[in-house]
Amino acid sequence: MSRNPQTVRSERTRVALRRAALARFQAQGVEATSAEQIAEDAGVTLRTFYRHFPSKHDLLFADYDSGLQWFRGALAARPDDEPIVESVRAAIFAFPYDVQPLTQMAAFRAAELDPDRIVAHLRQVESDLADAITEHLRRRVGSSERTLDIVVTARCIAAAVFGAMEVWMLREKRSLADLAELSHATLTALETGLGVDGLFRHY
Amino acid sequence: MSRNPQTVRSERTRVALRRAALARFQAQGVEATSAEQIAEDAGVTLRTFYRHFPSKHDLLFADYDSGLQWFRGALAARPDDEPIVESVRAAIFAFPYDVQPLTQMAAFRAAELDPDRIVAHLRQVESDLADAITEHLRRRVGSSERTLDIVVTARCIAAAVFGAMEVWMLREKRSLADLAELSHATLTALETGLGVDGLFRHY
DNA sequence: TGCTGTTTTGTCAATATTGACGGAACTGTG
DNA sequence: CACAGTTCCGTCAATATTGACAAAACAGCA
Repeated sequence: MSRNPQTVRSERTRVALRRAALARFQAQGVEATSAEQIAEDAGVTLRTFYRHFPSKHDLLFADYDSGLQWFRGALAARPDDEPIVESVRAAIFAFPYDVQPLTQMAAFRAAELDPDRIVAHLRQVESDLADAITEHLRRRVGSSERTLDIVVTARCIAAAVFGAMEVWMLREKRSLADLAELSHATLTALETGLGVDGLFRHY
Repeated sequence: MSRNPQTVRSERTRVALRRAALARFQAQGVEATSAEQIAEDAGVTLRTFYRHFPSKHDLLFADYDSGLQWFRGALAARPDDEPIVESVRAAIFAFPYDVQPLTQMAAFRAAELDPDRIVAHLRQVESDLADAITEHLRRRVGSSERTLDIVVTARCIAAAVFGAMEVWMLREKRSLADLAELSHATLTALETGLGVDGLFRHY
């Protein structure tokens, strides 16, 4: 009885599927590629395809998830006594935007994708980010449960980061440096305190 | 040329579909009901069904959307010089939980539904809420665009409300009054100022 | 009423997804 | 190697969704 058996084979087909899919996507576009083609290219059945990925489009977003993994690690590496906002900021600035396939795959095929799908996925990533922060805080304070203040704090931080992303997405010229800058600004607004001389002063 | 023609017929089938669906769902459960059955009961084709609702499950969540409509109206009715957090709080407390089919339909069939589906929808509602608040603020300040501080402010408020909901959902005993109380608390935390003597003091 | 442009449906045919069941491959052991 | 337990995969058969195209219903107008 081993806790993680046969993950070898499974992982192999997962990789095969991903590779096959990206090749097709690149060559003939996402919508023009059928799930069946991907499965065949990878040498498995259609059903097996769906055993590894919840949907055809999830293959596109798989890269985002690896980014999230990276983020969790980055957070964990920060000192425990550092203010949480500072930890998040540091992680965001250290993010390997150019290495992570995140930017590439997602961006260059984005135009072809249904905007709703993209937005929905961004929501999911934001949610996962909030979750990662929540867990990080929970671990740091040694609490066994997700308390109200931890949850809300984490969500606000995620909201700040993705609020920056929303504004960034609406711009014509978008550089990754700008995105980091915007995040920096919104996180600072949080630190400064929304109610005192921060954002809420205006509303 | 009228801006909203023939919406009469369309609305009629939409209602028929909704009615048929809810009846089936109630009687035999959501998963055991096929989209085709609903369409037939409503006297239309399967294709027409999907012209009115993006998916079978959206029929369950349609009620949530009407709740959002209500919220928008409630926000608009608040005085323009009232602090935004206060406006939101007031709207939340005034929400007709018992009247809106929100609570009923969603809650009692929730157990049968895929949790992921529910979570995804809650994310969507949170996003829509943030959007509603953003638009409200934008109108109030007369800005033509969604500025960084408006967007982030709105998102944080939504985050506070849904953070409260997350914690509420994890409890065994859940009363609507408790939910309102939790929201009240998290909104106050925002007002107090995260960075000064609010949540961030602890992290 | 008859004409015309628009909106809503029906029809047909691909795909996309998912549940159920049985066989194959893999791991740890004796 | 044979055996037992587990995990992964193939097969089959429903559904769920979506795109393309044409007919039907409806609104405004001569």
